[in-house]
Amino acid sequence: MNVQHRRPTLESVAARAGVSRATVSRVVNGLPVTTASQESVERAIAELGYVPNHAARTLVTRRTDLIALVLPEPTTRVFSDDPFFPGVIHGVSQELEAADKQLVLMLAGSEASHTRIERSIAAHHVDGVMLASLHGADPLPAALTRIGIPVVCNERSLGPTSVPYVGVDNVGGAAAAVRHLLDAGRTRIATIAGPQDMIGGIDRLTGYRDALRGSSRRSIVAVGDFTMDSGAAAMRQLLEDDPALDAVFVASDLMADGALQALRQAGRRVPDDVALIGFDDIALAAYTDPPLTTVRQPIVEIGRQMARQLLCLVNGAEIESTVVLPTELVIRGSA
Amino acid sequence: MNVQHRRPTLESVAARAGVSRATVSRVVNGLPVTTASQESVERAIAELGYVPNHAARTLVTRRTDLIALVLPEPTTRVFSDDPFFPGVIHGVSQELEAADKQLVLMLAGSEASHTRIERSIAAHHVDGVMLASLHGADPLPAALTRIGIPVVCNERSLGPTSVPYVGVDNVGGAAAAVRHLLDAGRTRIATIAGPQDMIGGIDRLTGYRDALRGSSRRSIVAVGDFTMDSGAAAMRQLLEDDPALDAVFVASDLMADGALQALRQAGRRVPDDVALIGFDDIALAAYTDPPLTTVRQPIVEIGRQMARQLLCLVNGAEIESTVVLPTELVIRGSA
DNA sequence: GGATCGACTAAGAGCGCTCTCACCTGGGGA
DNA sequence: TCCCCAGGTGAGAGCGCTCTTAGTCGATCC
Repeated sequence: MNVQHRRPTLESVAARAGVSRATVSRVVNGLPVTTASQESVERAIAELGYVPNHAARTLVTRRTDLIALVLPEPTTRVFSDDPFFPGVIHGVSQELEAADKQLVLMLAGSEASHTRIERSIAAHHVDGVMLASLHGADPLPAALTRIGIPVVCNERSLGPTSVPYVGVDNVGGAAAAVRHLLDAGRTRIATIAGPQDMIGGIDRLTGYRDALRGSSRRSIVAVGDFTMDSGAAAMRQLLEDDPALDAVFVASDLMADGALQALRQAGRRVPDDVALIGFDDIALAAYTDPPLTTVRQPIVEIGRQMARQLLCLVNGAEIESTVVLPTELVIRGSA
Repeated sequence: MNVQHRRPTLESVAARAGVSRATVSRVVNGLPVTTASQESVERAIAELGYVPNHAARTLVTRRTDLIALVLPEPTTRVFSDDPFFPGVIHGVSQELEAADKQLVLMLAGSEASHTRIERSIAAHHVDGVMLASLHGADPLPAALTRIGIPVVCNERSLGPTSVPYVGVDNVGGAAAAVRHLLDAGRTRIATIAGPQDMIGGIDRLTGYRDALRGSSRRSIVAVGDFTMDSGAAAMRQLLEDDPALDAVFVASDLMADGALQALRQAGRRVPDDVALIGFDDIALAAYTDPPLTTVRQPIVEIGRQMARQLLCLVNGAEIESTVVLPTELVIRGSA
């Protein structure tokens, strides 16, 4: 297919430089050689435009310098509006670039792609795997660990196997948000929770309940799936359940934006009638009307940390298998 | 590093099945063998859990089954809010999955990463490359073509080298939007153009001018960079330049959303005082207040088409080197 | 019944690299 | 002067696969 089918090889560089293959290999890999060899090899490399063949190197070293990021969500959802995944990709990409690794993106929506991913990884195709946003007790981390490949997740696994992970303080963040509402004198504080088969959904609800437990307030809960539409629907449900509510903690900014619209349609003013706090601090949060008070989680940093942890594992280093990043309440106009 | 350092090879499968390596290879690659061989090989493969080594295969076939998607934007912008890139990735990923190829994502912000990408591609690391969202006369497509690797861009190149591309009807879409404003009786129609070193920015401005040329209206132009903030700033500028304007065509939805906010702050009602039309039809467009009338471009389809074209090239097939996808005016509340 | 044909299979030569190990050569100590 | 010790080098053996070239065997044809 390629026009230039035959690229120069180590052999041809060696011939041109008048040294052996091994010496060229040493130069390429930065091992010590005499200055004379060094120079003639470098000249030959430049003249021939030599670039090492990656497959040949991989075959013997068993390193591919490829790192996979697996997003096991239905792809439509991964890439609709939610800037979570782009953010993670961004962070991951920064770290991998620094380590001179390539990023292989695997979107695993269907069963078939699950199988495909397992096969591809078993074929020694990548050196390590990051798994983001697992649902329920996904069998993938266990399967990959069994194959013997380094794995790092975002958030702890819901399954029986424990896998190193990078998480955020969901419970603490949610609790801080609810305390903020309590401190402001709100009395009927509802929540729109995230999906209960994901750590983010579960833990933020836990944080909400924890914070409420100390007070005399009862909990009012609706559940969404992190999308804007589900947030609007959940908000309408809450208004029906308890028309007198005066605050809502929403487990994601996208859902909070949906809730904001539902509140507006219902004629409630934010924050006067109902205070609203989101979670994530996506870019959109600063541009809603009113701007959204929210719990910031360091999305890009999650990606960076995952990559960093994984690179350690790939290099055979030990890591503390749990990293939990802090969350922070960002106060804007909505509460 | 790996726990299971030695995975079964073709050799061991052959030994177990009592046939030669070549026969196993045939079974693995779906070539005809006798039923007896077929069965014993398949049993051996299952028992050993054999998976072909990718590097070894690549070394001889010179195919990696890896396709790169290069996004040569500063990464911060690529992955801030703009759902264009996630959409393209989504489309690309669908097609590649169907063709059993893996996607390598390369974010090329800096000069250094440009070099890194060229090297990696020269090392026969990937079978083909998709380039999205090039700025100005980027040297990358020419460089890759010189290496002899199949390349497909989104939108035509601004440089001297012509590369196969998948574009959209920017001119037609923009013109349709402006005609819609003219038909509604708007008289002072401004535009917020995109960056003038990108096809999307250039062609949408051309479409605006084309549509206006027929009428007696003069053009009123501000330029943004496709971000929300730049849209707001450009809108303020326009209001200063011509306080009497009654319509704006904005070259991206994100900028249009920014413009919407600037108009609100300036006390103009949309669409009563000022009609507004965006471009892209991102998910957000349906949720602004009022919902945004916009020109839809099929973002996911761009990704799919790029992938499909590239796969043809990789397989040595000829393609028509230009695909232009239609755009469509979506009328909502803002105009 | 022997030659011919077709359909499979076995063996072997690489693909381009790394890595081990033996070898060389020059410098310093005895 | 001789020997020993390094650091540096070269030859060769793979890594696991594909693909070409022979070769085998059973079935068909005259």
